[in-house]
Amino acid sequence: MYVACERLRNPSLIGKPVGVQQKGLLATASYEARALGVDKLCSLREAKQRCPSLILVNGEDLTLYRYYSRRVFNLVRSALGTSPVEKLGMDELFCDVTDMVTEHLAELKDTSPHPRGRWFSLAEVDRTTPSDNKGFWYDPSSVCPGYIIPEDIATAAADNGVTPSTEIIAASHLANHIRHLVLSQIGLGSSAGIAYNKTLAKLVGNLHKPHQQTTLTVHPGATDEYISVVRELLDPLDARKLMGFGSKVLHTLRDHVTGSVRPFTTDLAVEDRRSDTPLTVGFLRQHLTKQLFCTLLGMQNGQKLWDLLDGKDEEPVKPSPEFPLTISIEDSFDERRGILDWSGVLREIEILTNSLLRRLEIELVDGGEIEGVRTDPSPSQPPRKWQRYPSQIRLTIRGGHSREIAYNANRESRSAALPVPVFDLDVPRIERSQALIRQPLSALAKQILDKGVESKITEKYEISIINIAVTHLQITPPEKAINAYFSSETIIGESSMNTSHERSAIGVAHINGSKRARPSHASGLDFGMLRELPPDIREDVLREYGIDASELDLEEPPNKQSKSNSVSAANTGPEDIPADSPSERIPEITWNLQNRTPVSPSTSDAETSSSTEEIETGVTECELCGAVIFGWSMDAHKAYHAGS
DNA sequence: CTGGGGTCCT
DNA sequence: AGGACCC
Repeated sequence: MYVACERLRNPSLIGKPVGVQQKGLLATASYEARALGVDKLCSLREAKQRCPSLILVNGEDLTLYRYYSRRVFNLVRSALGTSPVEKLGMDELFCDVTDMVTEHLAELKDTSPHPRGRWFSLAEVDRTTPSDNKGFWYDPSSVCPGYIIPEDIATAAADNGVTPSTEIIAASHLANHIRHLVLSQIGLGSSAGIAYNKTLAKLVGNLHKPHQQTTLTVHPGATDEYISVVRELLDPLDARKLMGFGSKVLHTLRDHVTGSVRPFTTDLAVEDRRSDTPLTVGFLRQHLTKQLFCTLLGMQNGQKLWDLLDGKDEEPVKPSPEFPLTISIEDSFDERRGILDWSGVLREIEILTNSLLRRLEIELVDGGEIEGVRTDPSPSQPPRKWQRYPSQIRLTIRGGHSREIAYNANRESRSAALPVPVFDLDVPRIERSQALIRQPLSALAKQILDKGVESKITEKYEISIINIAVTHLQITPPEKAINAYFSSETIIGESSMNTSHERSAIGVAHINGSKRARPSHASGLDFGMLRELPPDIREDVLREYGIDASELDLEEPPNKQSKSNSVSAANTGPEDIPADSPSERIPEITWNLQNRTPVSPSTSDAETSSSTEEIETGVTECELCGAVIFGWSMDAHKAYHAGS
């Protein structure tokens, strides 16, 4: 999916071996790359070794993928009406289409044959009148689009005793239509699995991968036939293919099998355990018991996992909410980047916090909408309004880079209430980030680090991951009102963020305490700060004060500041303007929905283009604020961020 | 040179 | 707060 998204942004990547890189890992690879021997999730070094022609795209910023993920989610949800749609990660959806299929089949009885085939209505009302944008035609004689399990059902349905479920056949046509919809409307291909429960649907969907769909046609109502078909399908598979059989469960089972079963049997399958062969579903079902599962894996979980071995899965499709429950952002550090002193820790936390706040504005603030995807509003739109208010903030730090550390071990987290002033969009994002560091993030970091997650090396902390999350997203605003930044109150000095005055504290700190503060306008506006505002916010502010932007000299000062004047150097780039950050150009991609050709500022090759640009112009982007800065002034720019 | 995210359960 | 699972 990542590669597909990158290809929409840069069509020259189509047809080539492309890998998406996240730090030293190849997060995913195009099918062309896989054909050349590149595995997903292999190290970058290995990938380049195996496939020197591999084109790498950096995928550490997930903005583009989130954008398409949400578009697909919204499109499918809107096509399926009231049917539950559940997101799993960025690129998978579960859809419970039971109701739609049932209603469709009920209608068929009063429908006479039609030359165009059969009409499947997606409309909530008036399901019998064909209308091309509320349903689709399909050919009922094709049985099922794509692959079918059991394989011989299409040719031998009459005499092999296996009868395809009519519901499943209809669902298969529906899935095919949805896939066409996603392809034609958004430009993303997809695979699908159609079955009677989530586990089996997911499983068969993975059998035929690029752009195919696979249907398990048997109905659990036909018990004997269902059991035999499902067992034939599942038994040879690695149990890890079943949702819920993760690494811990399999390790527990393997320990038990090798420890207690091996001595008592010469079973070949058991010998296989010793040589690291996957535990198969059939082996577990035949040699272990439900009781044992419950003992080893817990009552509830053991029962559920045991049932999965027979393809039994009652888990409902849980509709994913419009807004996620948590939003987090993280960065990882290798041994070179990850040895930090206290101020280094704070610097990294500030970078992450600023990115997080930017994300919150993109994802939680109501602006214009493009196909249901929230975007930053245009300046002429009404004031931006938060759609969700996170109430907690959590800092997680993983220390150490030593090889022995288990996958997720050595992580510690602390959380605190999220101060209300963070929602004040009139305050520059960087100010709100810094306020969050002062309270409560630096205290949380101290709690974690002082406890010793780090291996202290001469006042340095060894850190491999920092994650900052906001949680408990609520629909109702926090109790305390959010006043405008440009309040007529004048409060000077430190103030707690927990009183009703505190939101002023951020603004006051800026007006009175910032090195950047310039002489104020009679209206109380600070033009130094005004220049740093995103254009849309700036427009709002000016309108609020009845000032015509043309009266103001908001042009950037000459880009030649010394370090001692780093403040102005910080203004050389449009630090808070999302559109200048390559990762946030998404809303600018325009679509020709007729022929699905993305129109975007693409060059012949994304990778060479970006690196070439950097070499030729000497321009880099500030990690913290997105400002585009000449290399020679980056030090001054960073000093600006570092300064309080 | 082993991402950057998420959900649910305990 | 941590740990399992998922992508």
